[in-house]
Amino acid sequence: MSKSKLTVEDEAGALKAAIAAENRRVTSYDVAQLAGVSQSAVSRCFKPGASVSRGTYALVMKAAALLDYIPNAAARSLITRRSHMVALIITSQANLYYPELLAEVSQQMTARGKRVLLFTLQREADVDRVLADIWQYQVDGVIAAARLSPSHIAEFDRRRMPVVLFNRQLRDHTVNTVTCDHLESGRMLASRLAAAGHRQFGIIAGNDDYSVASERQRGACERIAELGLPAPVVVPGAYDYRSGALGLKAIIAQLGSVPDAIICGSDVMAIGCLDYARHELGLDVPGQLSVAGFDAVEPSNWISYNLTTLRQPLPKMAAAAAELLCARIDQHDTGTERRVFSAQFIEGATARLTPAGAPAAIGAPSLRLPVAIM
Amino acid sequence: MSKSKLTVEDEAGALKAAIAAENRRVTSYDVAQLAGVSQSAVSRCFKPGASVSRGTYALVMKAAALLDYIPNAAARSLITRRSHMVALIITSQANLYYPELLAEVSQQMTARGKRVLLFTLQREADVDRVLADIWQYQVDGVIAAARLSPSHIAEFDRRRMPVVLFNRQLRDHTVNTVTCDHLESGRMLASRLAAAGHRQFGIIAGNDDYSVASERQRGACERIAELGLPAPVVVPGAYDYRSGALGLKAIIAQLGSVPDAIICGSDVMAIGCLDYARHELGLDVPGQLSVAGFDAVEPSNWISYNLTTLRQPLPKMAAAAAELLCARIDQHDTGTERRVFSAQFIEGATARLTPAGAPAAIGAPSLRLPVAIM
DNA sequence: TTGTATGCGTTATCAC
DNA sequence: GTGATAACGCATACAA
Repeated sequence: MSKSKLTVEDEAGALKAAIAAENRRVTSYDVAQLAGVSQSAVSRCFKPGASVSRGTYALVMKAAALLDYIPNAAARSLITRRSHMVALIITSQANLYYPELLAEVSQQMTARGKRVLLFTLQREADVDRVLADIWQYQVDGVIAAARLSPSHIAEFDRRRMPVVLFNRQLRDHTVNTVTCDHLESGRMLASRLAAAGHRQFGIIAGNDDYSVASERQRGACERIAELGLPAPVVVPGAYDYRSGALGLKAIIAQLGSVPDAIICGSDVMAIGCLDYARHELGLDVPGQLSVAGFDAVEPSNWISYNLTTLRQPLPKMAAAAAELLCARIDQHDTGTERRVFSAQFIEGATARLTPAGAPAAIGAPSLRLPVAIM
Repeated sequence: MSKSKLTVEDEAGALKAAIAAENRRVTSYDVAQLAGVSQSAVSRCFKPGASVSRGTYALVMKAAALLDYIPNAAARSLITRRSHMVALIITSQANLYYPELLAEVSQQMTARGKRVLLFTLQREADVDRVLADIWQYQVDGVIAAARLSPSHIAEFDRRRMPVVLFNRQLRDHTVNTVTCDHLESGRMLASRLAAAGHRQFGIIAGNDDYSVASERQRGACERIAELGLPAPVVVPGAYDYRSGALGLKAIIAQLGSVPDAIICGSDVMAIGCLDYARHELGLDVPGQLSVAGFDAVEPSNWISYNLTTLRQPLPKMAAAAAELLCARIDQHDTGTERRVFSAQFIEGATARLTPAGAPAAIGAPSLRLPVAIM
């Protein structure tokens, strides 16, 4: 080691100390100085596909490593007008019942080089407050799993902010949407149950906050009417466990008897309904009552429940949302598109069913499992 | 309406058109021009507590509204060196099992004027990849619900990045942490079960990814040893439903008989264990076997389970994490602190228990519920 | 390939 | 209270 010649490591140490003394961050200028090149050369080294010689690249990267230099995304976004951040608006409730959605979206965005800025809503009405924040933060786009009003959509348009609605519809507006066909799901479930001989339905719907459950209810009611079956008893719910129990109680009170089948707007309500039927009312499910839900949440698959339900292809839907959004952001694709997925029927064991495709058995005596094997 | 005099609205329209034509954003200069003041005046109007006269304030705000002006957070953070963003690192699995955590943290941070930039990990090892992103994005601080190595912590220190560990410990390092006393929880559970006469324990632990479950296991084992009871059979698990069933099977195989009680590292495993015990093995729980978990997740409270478990005060813990982090960010509080919360015992109905505080009944015949009422 | 000069949109400093 | 001017840290057009 010669004393007269400073190594680059020594220089780096001195520079770092100076920077720390000035209480500022390491910038591309510092790296440039240490590497003996210009600031723009440093900038180019951190831009994939820029034209830099191997020599300078090596020099710059060594200097950057010695200084712990990381480019500042805020400064970069100021000039490139891309923050590589995407806002995700989701209700606390939705995250509670579909926690996998968040992870899926996050993974999908990460895979596309974007980060997720999270906005959770206690109530759907809080959306106004978060929008102001979103504009400030210069996100490149928004995935909204919350109800947006037409005026919100207009504001997105006005600010040229790409947006994808997730499981929310907005009639008469051209917005990118990713949904599951909830109307079809409701119809499918009603069809399968009717085919197995169920005649009198009860429906535990949702409240107005969440259009998904009302779509499902509408589909089921439509199909039931088409089949000429008695009008179902419909009661509202709040998507939670308790609503399932209260809903069943209300339906029985209103009907004066136990219906053949209960269709619940969500699995958690179905599970609440199921537990109440079995453990409080002592009903044999599916012997005396069929119960079905939607979503195939994790507990629906547990041995105690083994719920008859329909699964939304959430991973596919999250991927589609990410894809649509990134197409608008990166390729400036201005066309709007609606991607509609179909739910998958999960037979489970809480509803009496005839095999799919079997001749309809409306009015025929339904299959009863022998009590012995229950 | 006079033709000769342009209203401010007309001017605003023309200005907006010009801006759109140049394909640039509305800036504080545009607002200044429209309001007839300087750009600095506009800036001050958007800074709470700055000295601006009522007149200019009104002028500026009107112009800003007409132009849909919103300050650019990226530019602001460049000079203030505050992004008002906080990174939250969480494993997909943790979000799956404790979805409320995310909403709590998000709400707490929002209440403190900060946004959450989300980083989900498929595996704990992915933490290296996200850290590089975090440095780029100039977040003000980090809440990490993932395992950080000592070298990670060193890097946080080096970059002077405030960090709070959530439910993770790091021995011999001075970091802000918020945890639940999992060791104590494990001890408490073992004590209560032992007091009710359970002698032979099985433990379904976790894998090394998640220190929480091993702490719980250690606490339980410690206490069991202290009480002079037979050594428990410990098998690993992966925190999921299936692990509960497989764990019970393995424990019975290893022991050659059914133990008195199973302690599971998480509720989901406890539920898996419970379902397997009741529905596959036909065991009477808690008559023949007691099962207990940790966390008091939502399904643990459902009628079908009514699990004996311990609840972490997640809302309090999230608030504490937010508070600690914001203290370091906003008040430059450099002291490190460990906030340790106690879990709350939930009696449930899957374990035979004597009332808390009753004399220990080790070795005494345990209470058995008559089979008739099961 | 490399360096120079400029601008992104804001806040901060300082005269006035 | 108000306005000029200088940063903040980077990317990019352009000249070399």
